[in-house]
Amino acid sequence: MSAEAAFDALGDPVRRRIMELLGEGERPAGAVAAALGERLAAQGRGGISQPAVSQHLKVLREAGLVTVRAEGTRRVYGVDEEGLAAVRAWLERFADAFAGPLDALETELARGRRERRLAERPGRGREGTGRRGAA
Amino acid sequence: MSAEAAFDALGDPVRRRIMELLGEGERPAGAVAAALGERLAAQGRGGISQPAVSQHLKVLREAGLVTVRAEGTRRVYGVDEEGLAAVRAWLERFADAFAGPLDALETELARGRRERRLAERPGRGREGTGRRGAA
DNA sequence: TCCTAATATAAGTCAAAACTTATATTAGGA
DNA sequence: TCCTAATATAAGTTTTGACTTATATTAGGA
Repeated sequence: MSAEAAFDALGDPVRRRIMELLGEGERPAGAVAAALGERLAAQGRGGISQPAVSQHLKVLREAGLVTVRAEGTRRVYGVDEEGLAAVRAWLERFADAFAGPLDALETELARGRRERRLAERPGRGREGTGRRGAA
Repeated sequence: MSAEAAFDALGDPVRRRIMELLGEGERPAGAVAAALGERLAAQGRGGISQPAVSQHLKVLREAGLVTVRAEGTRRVYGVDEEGLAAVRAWLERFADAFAGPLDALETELARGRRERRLAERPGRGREGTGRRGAA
Protein backbone atom coordinates (compact mmCIF):
# COMPACT_ATOMS: atom_id res chain seq x y z
CA MET A 1 0.00 0.00 0.00
CA SER A 2 1.38 3.35 -0.95
CA ALA A 3 2.88 5.48 1.72
CA GLU A 4 1.13 8.29 -0.09
CA ALA A 5 -2.33 7.10 0.79
CA ALA A 6 -1.23 6.21 4.30
CA PHE A 7 0.17 9.65 5.04
CA ASP A 8 -2.83 11.32 3.45
CA ALA A 9 -5.06 9.30 5.75
CA LEU A 10 -2.98 9.93 8.86
CA GLY A 11 -3.02 13.63 8.14
CA ASP A 12 -6.36 13.88 9.89
CA PRO A 13 -6.37 13.94 13.71
CA VAL A 14 -9.65 12.08 14.03
CA ARG A 15 -8.28 9.24 11.95
CA ARG A 16 -5.17 9.15 14.12
CA ARG A 17 -7.43 8.82 17.17
CA ILE A 18 -9.17 5.93 15.44
CA MET A 19 -5.84 4.25 14.78
CA GLU A 20 -4.86 4.67 18.40
CA LEU A 21 -8.12 3.09 19.48
CA LEU A 22 -7.67 0.15 17.16
CA GLY A 23 -4.12 -0.14 18.39
CA GLU A 24 -5.59 -1.16 21.72
CA GLY A 25 -7.51 -3.93 20.04
CA GLU A 26 -10.05 -4.75 17.38
CA ARG A 27 -13.43 -3.08 17.60
CA PRO A 28 -16.65 -3.04 15.61
CA ALA A 29 -17.36 0.27 13.87
CA GLY A 30 -20.04 1.17 16.38
CA ALA A 31 -17.66 0.79 19.30
CA VAL A 32 -15.14 2.95 17.49
CA ALA A 33 -17.75 5.65 17.07
CA ALA A 34 -18.77 5.42 20.72
CA ALA A 35 -15.23 5.49 22.09
CA LEU A 36 -14.32 8.32 19.76
CA GLY A 37 -17.32 10.33 20.84
CA GLU A 38 -16.26 9.94 24.43
CA ARG A 39 -12.68 10.86 23.80
CA LEU A 40 -13.59 13.92 21.76
CA ALA A 41 -16.20 15.03 24.26
CA ALA A 42 -13.62 14.74 27.02
CA GLN A 43 -11.47 17.18 25.09
CA GLY A 44 -14.24 19.70 24.88
CA ARG A 45 -14.68 19.00 21.20
CA GLY A 46 -18.18 18.04 20.22
CA GLY A 47 -19.08 14.48 19.42
CA ILE A 48 -19.03 12.83 16.04
CA SER A 49 -21.75 11.23 13.96
CA GLN A 50 -21.87 7.61 12.86
CA PRO A 51 -21.54 8.42 9.15
CA ALA A 52 -18.50 10.55 9.82
CA VAL A 53 -16.78 7.64 11.54
CA SER A 54 -17.80 5.32 8.74
CA GLN A 55 -16.26 7.65 6.21
CA HIS A 56 -13.06 7.90 8.17
CA LEU A 57 -12.88 4.13 8.38
CA LYS A 58 -13.29 3.94 4.64
CA VAL A 59 -10.34 6.23 4.08
CA LEU A 60 -8.22 4.20 6.47
CA ARG A 61 -9.31 1.01 4.72
CA GLU A 62 -8.38 2.31 1.30
CA ALA A 63 -5.03 3.41 2.66
CA GLY A 64 -4.33 -0.11 3.89
CA LEU A 65 -4.15 1.04 7.48
CA VAL A 66 -7.03 -1.02 8.83
CA THR A 67 -8.63 -4.35 8.06
CA VAL A 68 -12.28 -5.30 8.32
CA ARG A 69 -13.92 -8.55 9.13
CA ALA A 70 -17.66 -9.11 9.00
CA GLU A 71 -19.16 -10.64 12.14
CA GLY A 72 -22.88 -10.94 11.85
CA THR A 73 -24.14 -7.50 11.13
CA ARG A 74 -21.06 -5.96 12.68
CA ARG A 75 -17.85 -5.02 10.97
CA VAL A 76 -14.85 -5.50 13.14
CA TYR A 77 -11.94 -3.21 12.41
CA GLY A 78 -8.32 -3.71 13.31
CA VAL A 79 -4.92 -2.26 12.55
CA ASP A 80 -3.36 -3.37 9.27
CA GLU A 81 0.38 -3.66 9.64
CA GLU A 82 0.76 -3.37 5.91
CA GLY A 83 -0.09 0.30 5.78
CA LEU A 84 2.08 0.99 8.78
CA ALA A 85 4.95 -0.80 7.08
CA ALA A 86 4.57 1.54 4.11
CA VAL A 87 4.89 4.50 6.42
CA ARG A 88 7.96 3.04 8.10
CA ALA A 89 9.47 2.33 4.72
CA TRP A 90 9.03 5.94 3.69
CA LEU A 91 10.71 7.05 6.88
CA GLU A 92 13.68 4.82 6.22
CA ARG A 93 14.56 7.17 3.43
CA PHE A 94 15.79 9.50 6.15
CA ALA A 95 17.78 6.95 8.06
CA ASP A 96 20.53 9.03 9.51
CA ALA A 97 23.93 8.51 7.92
CA PHE A 98 25.43 9.28 11.31
CA ALA A 99 23.92 6.17 12.78
CA GLY A 100 26.43 3.70 11.42
CA PRO A 101 26.22 -0.07 11.21
CA LEU A 102 23.66 -0.51 13.96
CA ASP A 103 21.11 0.97 11.63
CA ALA A 104 21.60 -1.81 9.17
CA LEU A 105 20.97 -4.37 11.87
CA GLU A 106 17.91 -2.54 13.02
CA THR A 107 16.48 -2.35 9.54
CA GLU A 108 17.21 -5.98 8.98
CA LEU A 109 15.37 -6.93 12.13
CA ALA A 110 12.35 -4.97 11.04
CA ARG A 111 12.36 -6.61 7.65
CA GLY A 112 12.72 -10.09 9.02
CA ARG A 113 10.01 -9.55 11.55
CA ARG A 114 7.64 -8.35 8.89
CA GLU A 115 8.24 -11.37 6.72
CA ARG A 116 7.93 -13.77 9.58
CA ARG A 117 4.61 -12.28 10.48
CA LEU A 118 3.19 -12.56 7.01
CA ALA A 119 4.32 -16.14 6.83
CA GLU A 120 2.77 -17.05 10.17
CA ARG A 121 -0.59 -15.54 9.46
CA PRO A 122 -1.68 -16.96 6.14
CA GLY A 123 -5.23 -15.98 5.34
CA ARG A 124 -4.98 -12.31 6.02
CA GLY A 125 -4.53 -10.58 2.73
CA ARG A 126 -7.22 -8.20 1.52
CA GLU A 127 -10.29 -10.10 2.73
CA GLY A 128 -13.37 -8.67 4.25
CA THR A 129 -12.71 -5.31 2.79
CA GLY A 130 -15.39 -5.98 0.27
CA ARG A 131 -18.19 -3.58 0.30
CA ARG A 132 -20.88 -6.08 0.48
CA GLY A 133 -23.32 -7.17 -2.17
CA ALA A 134 -24.32 -4.88 -4.95
CA ALA A 135 -21.80 -2.13 -5.52
CA MET B 1 7.94 18.04 18.65
CA SER B 2 4.47 16.60 18.66
CA ALA B 3 3.69 13.77 16.34
CA GLU B 4 0.43 15.58 15.80
CA ALA B 5 2.02 18.52 14.05
CA ALA B 6 4.36 16.25 12.14
CA PHE B 7 1.56 14.08 10.76
CA ASP B 8 -0.53 17.12 9.97
CA ALA B 9 2.37 18.52 7.97
CA LEU B 10 3.15 15.26 6.21
CA GLY B 11 -0.48 14.95 5.23
CA ASP B 12 0.21 17.14 2.22
CA PRO B 13 1.86 15.52 -0.82
CA VAL B 14 3.81 18.63 -1.81
CA ARG B 15 5.35 18.77 1.64
CA ARG B 16 6.27 15.10 1.38
CA ARG B 17 8.03 15.88 -1.91
CA ILE B 18 9.91 18.66 -0.16
CA MET B 19 10.98 16.27 2.59
CA GLU B 20 12.18 13.78 0.01
CA LEU B 21 14.23 16.49 -1.68
CA LEU B 22 15.79 17.59 1.58
CA GLY B 23 16.46 13.96 2.36
CA GLU B 24 18.91 14.01 -0.51
CA GLY B 25 20.72 16.91 1.08
CA GLU B 26 20.34 20.44 2.33
CA ARG B 27 19.10 23.05 -0.06
CA PRO B 28 18.30 26.76 0.02
CA ALA B 29 14.61 27.58 -0.32
CA GLY B 30 15.02 28.69 -3.90
CA ALA B 31 16.57 25.41 -4.95
CA VAL B 32 13.73 23.58 -3.26
CA ALA B 33 11.23 25.61 -5.25
CA ALA B 34 13.10 24.99 -8.49
CA ALA B 35 13.51 21.24 -7.97
CA LEU B 36 9.90 20.94 -6.89
CA GLY B 37 8.69 22.79 -9.94
CA GLU B 38 10.60 20.40 -12.13
CA ARG B 39 9.37 17.32 -10.36
CA LEU B 40 5.76 18.47 -10.43
CA ALA B 41 5.96 19.54 -14.05
CA ALA B 42 7.36 16.12 -14.92
CA GLN B 43 4.25 14.62 -13.40
CA GLY B 44 1.97 16.70 -15.54
CA ARG B 45 0.97 18.80 -12.55
CA GLY B 46 1.53 22.48 -13.02
CA GLY B 47 4.44 24.22 -11.36
CA ILE B 48 4.39 25.91 -8.00
CA SER B 49 5.05 29.49 -6.97
CA GLN B 50 7.80 30.69 -4.66
CA PRO B 51 5.41 31.88 -1.95
CA ALA B 52 3.66 28.52 -1.94
CA VAL B 53 6.94 26.75 -1.28
CA SER B 54 7.83 29.27 1.39
CA GLN B 55 4.54 28.61 3.12
CA HIS B 56 5.06 24.86 2.99
CA LEU B 57 8.51 25.27 4.45
CA LYS B 58 7.03 27.28 7.27
CA VAL B 59 4.59 24.50 8.11
CA LEU B 60 7.39 21.94 8.06
CA ARG B 61 9.50 24.19 10.25
CA GLU B 62 6.76 24.60 12.82
CA ALA B 63 6.25 20.87 12.83
CA GLY B 64 9.90 20.31 13.65
CA LEU B 65 10.49 18.43 10.44
CA VAL B 66 13.04 20.76 8.90
CA THR B 67 15.73 23.10 10.15
CA VAL B 68 16.87 26.40 8.67
CA ARG B 69 20.19 28.06 8.65
CA ALA B 70 20.81 31.52 7.27
CA GLU B 71 23.63 31.76 4.77
CA GLY B 72 23.94 35.25 3.45
CA THR B 73 20.60 36.09 1.99
CA ARG B 74 19.78 32.43 1.54
CA ARG B 75 18.03 30.15 3.93
CA VAL B 76 19.32 26.65 3.81
CA TYR B 77 16.82 23.97 4.76
CA GLY B 78 17.53 20.46 5.92
CA VAL B 79 15.75 17.51 7.48
CA ASP B 80 15.22 17.70 11.21
CA GLU B 81 15.49 14.27 12.75
CA GLU B 82 13.57 15.45 15.74
CA GLY B 83 10.26 15.63 13.94
CA LEU B 84 10.90 12.31 12.27
CA ALA B 85 11.63 10.79 15.65
CA ALA B 86 8.22 11.95 16.85
CA VAL B 87 6.60 10.17 13.94
CA ARG B 88 8.54 6.99 14.62
CA ALA B 89 7.61 7.20 18.28
CA TRP B 90 3.94 7.36 17.39
CA LEU B 91 4.32 4.33 15.16
CA GLU B 92 5.90 2.35 17.95
CA ARG B 93 2.51 2.32 19.57
CA PHE B 94 1.60 -0.33 17.03
CA ALA B 95 4.64 -2.48 17.53
CA ASP B 96 3.25 -5.90 16.81
CA ALA B 97 2.72 -8.12 19.84
CA PHE B 98 3.39 -11.10 17.56
CA ALA B 99 6.90 -9.95 17.01
CA GLY B 100 8.32 -11.29 20.22
CA PRO B 101 11.62 -10.46 21.88
CA LEU B 102 13.33 -9.23 18.74
CA ASP B 103 11.13 -6.20 18.90
CA ALA B 104 12.51 -5.24 22.23
CA LEU B 105 16.01 -5.38 20.84
CA GLU B 106 15.02 -3.37 17.84
CA THR B 107 13.39 -0.69 19.93
CA GLU B 108 16.37 -0.60 22.22
CA LEU B 109 18.68 -0.08 19.28
CA ALA B 110 16.60 2.81 18.05
CA ARG B 111 16.58 4.41 21.46
CA GLY B 112 20.27 4.02 21.98
CA ARG B 113 21.08 5.35 18.57
CA ARG B 114 18.97 8.40 19.15
CA GLU B 115 20.64 9.17 22.42
CA ARG B 116 24.07 8.64 21.03
CA ARG B 117 23.33 11.08 18.26
CA LEU B 118 22.10 13.77 20.59
CA ALA B 119 25.13 13.30 22.80
CA GLU B 120 27.56 13.55 19.92
CA ARG B 121 26.10 16.69 18.52
CA PRO B 122 25.92 19.11 21.40
CA GLY B 123 24.79 22.53 20.27
CA ARG B 124 21.76 21.47 18.41
CA GLY B 125 18.72 23.02 19.95
CA ARG B 126 16.75 24.80 17.30
CA GLU B 127 18.61 25.93 14.20
CA GLY B 128 21.53 24.62 12.40
CA THR B 129 20.89 20.93 12.51
CA GLY B 130 22.78 20.55 9.36
CA ARG B 131 22.66 16.95 8.35
CA ARG B 132 25.63 15.70 6.38
CA GLY B 133 27.46 18.13 4.19
CA ALA B 134 25.61 18.73 1.01
CA ALA B 135 25.28 15.11 0.04
C1' DT C 1 -41.87 -12.25 6.25
C1' DC C 2 -41.37 -7.99 8.73
C1' DC C 3 -38.79 -5.47 11.94
C1' DT C 4 -34.72 -3.80 13.94
C1' DA C 5 -29.81 -3.12 14.55
C1' DA C 6 -25.49 -2.01 12.45
C1' DT C 7 -23.23 0.04 9.00
C1' DA C 8 -22.46 2.09 4.57
C1' DT C 9 -23.49 5.50 0.84
C1' DA C 10 -25.58 9.92 -1.23
C1' DA C 11 -25.93 14.64 -1.51
C1' DG C 12 -25.14 18.93 -0.03
C1' DT C 13 -22.92 22.52 3.24
C1' DC C 14 -19.20 24.79 5.33
C1' DA C 15 -14.63 25.63 6.87
C1' DA C 16 -9.78 24.76 6.67
C1' DA C 17 -5.98 25.09 3.93
C1' DA C 18 -3.40 25.48 -0.44
C1' DC C 19 -2.61 28.54 -3.95
C1' DT C 20 -2.13 33.18 -6.31
C1' DT C 21 -0.57 38.10 -6.82
C1' DA C 22 1.29 41.84 -4.54
C1' DT C 23 4.35 43.67 -1.19
C1' DA C 24 7.58 43.80 2.80
C1' DT C 25 12.14 42.55 4.62
C1' DT C 26 16.89 41.81 4.73
C1' DA C 27 21.78 40.96 3.12
C1' DG C 28 25.25 41.95 0.06
C1' DG C 29 27.38 44.25 -3.82
C1' DA C 30 28.11 48.31 -7.13
C1' DT D 1 23.53 54.69 -0.44
C1' DC D 2 20.85 52.44 -3.89
C1' DC D 3 19.93 48.35 -6.27
C1' DT D 4 19.15 43.57 -6.65
C1' DA D 5 18.54 38.87 -5.15
C1' DA D 6 16.40 35.73 -1.99
C1' DT D 7 12.92 34.91 0.89
C1' DA D 8 9.03 35.83 3.78
C1' DT D 9 4.37 37.79 4.77
C1' DA D 10 -0.38 39.81 3.49
C1' DA D 11 -4.66 39.46 1.49
C1' DG D 12 -7.84 37.35 -1.23
C1' DT D 13 -9.59 33.30 -4.09
C1' DT D 14 -10.43 28.57 -4.94
C1' DT D 15 -10.23 23.79 -3.84
C1' DT D 16 -10.31 19.96 -0.82
C1' DG D 17 -12.23 17.45 2.43
C1' DA D 18 -14.73 16.78 6.88
C1' DC D 19 -19.17 17.05 8.46
C1' DT D 20 -24.39 16.72 8.48
C1' DT D 21 -29.00 14.71 7.37
C1' DA D 22 -31.30 11.43 4.84
C1' DT D 23 -31.46 6.97 2.89
C1' DA D 24 -29.90 2.39 1.23
C1' DT D 25 -28.12 -2.24 2.33
C1' DT D 26 -27.67 -6.39 4.83
C1' DA D 27 -28.00 -9.83 8.74
C1' DG D 28 -30.48 -11.77 12.23
C1' DG D 29 -34.41 -12.45 15.16
C1' DA D 30 -39.60 -12.44 16.29
